[in-house]
Amino acid sequence: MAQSKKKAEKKEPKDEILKAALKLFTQKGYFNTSVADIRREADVSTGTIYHYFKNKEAIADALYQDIIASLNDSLKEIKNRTKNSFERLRAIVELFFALTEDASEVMGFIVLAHHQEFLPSEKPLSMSPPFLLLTEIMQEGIRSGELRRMDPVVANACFYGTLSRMIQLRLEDALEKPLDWYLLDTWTAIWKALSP
Amino acid sequence: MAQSKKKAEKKEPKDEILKAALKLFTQKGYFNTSVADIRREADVSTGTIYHYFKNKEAIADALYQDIIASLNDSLKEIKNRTKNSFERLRAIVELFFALTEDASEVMGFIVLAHHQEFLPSEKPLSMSPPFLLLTEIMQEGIRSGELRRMDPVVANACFYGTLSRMIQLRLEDALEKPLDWYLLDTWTAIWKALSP
DNA sequence: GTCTATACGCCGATAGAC
DNA sequence: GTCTATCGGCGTATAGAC
Repeated sequence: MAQSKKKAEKKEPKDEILKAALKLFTQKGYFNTSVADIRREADVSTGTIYHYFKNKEAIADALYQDIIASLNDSLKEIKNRTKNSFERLRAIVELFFALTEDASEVMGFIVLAHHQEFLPSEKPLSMSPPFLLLTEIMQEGIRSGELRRMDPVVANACFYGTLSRMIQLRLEDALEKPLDWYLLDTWTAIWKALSP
Repeated sequence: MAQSKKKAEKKEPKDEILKAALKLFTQKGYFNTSVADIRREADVSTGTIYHYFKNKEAIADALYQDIIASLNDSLKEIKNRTKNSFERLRAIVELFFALTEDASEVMGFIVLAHHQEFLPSEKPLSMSPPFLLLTEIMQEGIRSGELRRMDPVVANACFYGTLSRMIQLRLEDALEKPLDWYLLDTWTAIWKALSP
């Protein structure tokens, strides 16, 4: 969409690098991945990597910002599309489960990685825009009475904790079935915890 | 208890090393901690470290095994002391919250770290004895009808996901109050999700 | 058992040709 | 913009005296 140029046929090295890095960071972790690994996986040279990125950390940072921004867009879209907490939270569970199946590397990078260990200047994930938006959604639900009166932090932990734990188990290959097989049970548990 | 010897006055270097490593691993992460850092924090020499441990990974492994074993003992004690799922699960929440406040480094190492990244031969945490015991406790509860009929994996994710998320927020210093301030709300949410 | 000194490989990053 | 060649440094681990 944004690479336009003329014929938009050529693979952008920058994207190849990001794709390779995401795959390796999620599979082996940031510190177990060398720049040489990325170089090999992306099929570019060391020089090309350092032409597009200042250093290894900058690659991880670009990935992180991209994913956070895209997640934020999706949550905003959900918020506009739906009209109450039940629909919103349910749609978020569905989104996260679908992303885990269809873009497991993206979810692994967001849900499993400890960004603060390799992006020291980054705020915790719980302070990022999409997670603040989630908090906002839940607070609205509590105010309107659609959700139980409870501490918003606990509501958040209950929702995102359950959700991310299921995702983690799936990514660790500890589930017998794909995630959508557990969707109903997961949603029921979350909703019983949060509804009045 | 176990160092006896004669007067049990001397600090064991091995314990000092483990203590220092635990602190640093939790604070900065395994990969951001060098053996020189551990050496400095424990106030011993490089030679002493390699006298007691084969390599850096072995230090992390010793910590992991110790903590897993101790956690397993605590869960077994809880299982013996209590007589139903309500009491058991509630006691586990209290245990984890108390440990987070009183031994934050231990909990940080268990809840936050990705052991598979630096202990490649280790099974996932969800396959370790204490977590299998937790699964067993929940399955018993489901069989006896004390917990809702639901997929045990989801029950587990709901319980441990919520719990560990609260702990994570506390360790990230994202909570305004200590954990026991949230105990009632947390437990209520978990129990509503799991009870019939 | 504990220490100091040091070997050495790996990896992030740069230089500079094309 | 992309490449190859290479450097400097850090960090793990060892050697060997005491």
